[in-house]
Amino acid sequence: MASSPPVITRFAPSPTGHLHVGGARTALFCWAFAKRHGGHFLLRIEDTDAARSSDESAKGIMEDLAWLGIHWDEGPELKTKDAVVGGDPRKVGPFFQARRLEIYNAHIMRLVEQGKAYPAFEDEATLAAEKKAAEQAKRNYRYSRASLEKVPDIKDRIRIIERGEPHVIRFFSPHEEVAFTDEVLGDVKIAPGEIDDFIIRRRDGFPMYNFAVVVDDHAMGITHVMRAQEHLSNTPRQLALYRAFGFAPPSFGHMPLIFNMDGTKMSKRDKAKTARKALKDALAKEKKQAADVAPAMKVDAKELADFIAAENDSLAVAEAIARHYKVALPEIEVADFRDAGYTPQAINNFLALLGWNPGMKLPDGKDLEKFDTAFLAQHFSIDRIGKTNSKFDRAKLLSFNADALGAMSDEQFAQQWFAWCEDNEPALAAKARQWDAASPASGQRWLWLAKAIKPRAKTFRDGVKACGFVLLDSVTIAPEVAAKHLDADSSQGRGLLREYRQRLALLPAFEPKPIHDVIEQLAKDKGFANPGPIAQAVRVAVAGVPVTPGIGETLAVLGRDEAFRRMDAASA
RNA sequence: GGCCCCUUCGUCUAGCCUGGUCCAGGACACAUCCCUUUCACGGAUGCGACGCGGGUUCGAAUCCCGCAGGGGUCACCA
Repeated sequence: MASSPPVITRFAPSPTGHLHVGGARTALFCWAFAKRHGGHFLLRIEDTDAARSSDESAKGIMEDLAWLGIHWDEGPELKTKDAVVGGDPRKVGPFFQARRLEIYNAHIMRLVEQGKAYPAFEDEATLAAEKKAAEQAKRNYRYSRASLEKVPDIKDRIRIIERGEPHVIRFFSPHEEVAFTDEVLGDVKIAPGEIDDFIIRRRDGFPMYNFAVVVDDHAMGITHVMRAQEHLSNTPRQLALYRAFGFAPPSFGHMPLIFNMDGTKMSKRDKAKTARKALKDALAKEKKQAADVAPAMKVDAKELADFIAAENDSLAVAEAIARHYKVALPEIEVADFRDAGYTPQAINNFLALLGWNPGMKLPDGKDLEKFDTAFLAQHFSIDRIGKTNSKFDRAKLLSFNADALGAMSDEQFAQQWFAWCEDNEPALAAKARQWDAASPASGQRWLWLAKAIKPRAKTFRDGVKACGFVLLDSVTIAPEVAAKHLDADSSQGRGLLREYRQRLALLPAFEPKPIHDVIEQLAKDKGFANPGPIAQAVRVAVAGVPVTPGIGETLAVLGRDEAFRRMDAASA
């Protein structure tokens, strides 16, 4: 181990949006591999497409990674609550590609001087026409090298570049066979001539992906490149570049892709699709036009009409529709899952299992599939990455999340749930504050509530749904519900409710256990087999619905005054 | 279409390299039952897969070949 070179892995997202779950998995594996080998995990921002990149996205991605606990040893710095992530201990930065232009240009000139790259002058329209012609003739398109022949002399080429005549730089592909052993897929071979003279620097002076990656991976000493399989076909091009530079290439590993359950690509557009369908259905049902509902949604009518016509996939519009019609948009990005009340632990665990498996058994013979990032840092291995694409099964993630919540202590859950509520359910957080201004997340009543909710919640948001009775200003009881649980003629319903309330009034401490004991005792005194009839009447009285956590917790959380107020109102 | 990659329950997968212990194991989902004051939690049971066809072998999910199917990629995006 000591003799082998240090492992440096990297995650190199392009900052064009939030961190996608697929990206998160890539980052997690790169991180785990580096940790497993005592190396460094580096973060590089690939923002060479100025039109699509944004600093906000870069920041968002960094925050998402940090939230997941995937901390980079090298890369842009990000201040989190408890630490600063990133840094440049080996002085290989900057880590934003847009700030590395001089480096790329120097490398470009090096290739040009050696005749391994050359300027080309065709405009995009010309190229597009050539491509179209090739397609129609059922030929594979290859760049003609017309510009290469036009300026055969290297010195002339350099002169042209230095003069700043409009041009792109193309790589002079040697048309050799490229073969490599992919750490995941095994041997991959590409025939000579498959790689044509691809563009390595654009007209605007920015490098193209394949070129910048090679220059940076080499400059930053990356030893292992792990990325999604969609990059597999880029690898031969990059290898050709390594060869042209005389750089030793890193080893490559390409991971299988993640799809939706229906086999489609997981993309942000899924949100627009879902929203569009919901809107169309609603409009059809209400017999309305887009223009009728646009004002209520605070959306421009024209934009909304376009959205319906699928002429745009505006996220803002999709979110407005979701708010208006209370439909849930599918979670695609890490931030979506965070907001929906998932924990980083569950996400990491689930994502790791999508394509990787520790291959270990529990003592009872079952597969080991619950683990944390510390486990990954210790046991992750590239050779246990699968080769097959997988589908993102939300139901299983949900189950993992439920387990992650369940594995927390009541106090932990109370604390984290409160923190989540502060960002996502202010009304409930406010309630906790009202109960205990000094320590809302660990106040007695919040703790009671949290304990009651924990087994009933698969996500933090679920938990909020399960305690609707807490936020109620006044209880409304649907007639059918009242008929079933309160008006029951069999000397039950309201009569039992009143009796129970009377006994409760005698209680010195209004807490879950004694409240529970009283209902048990009353049931016994009544000769009931179980407290069901009483409990249901109480539930309906205080919550309006026959479903709540245990009666003891429910009433205790409400507090004596509020509980009695509601019971009295219902039994009148 | 060219090139490249992949193929075990509905889904994630173990097993495959080092053929027999696999009439294929686990998890999620689903179903039934138990527990139970409702809803959950929990427990038990069940349902359910080696893509197809050849070959090698005493024996193949495991090795070889072919086919079929799926995916990725073919940008002055990354």
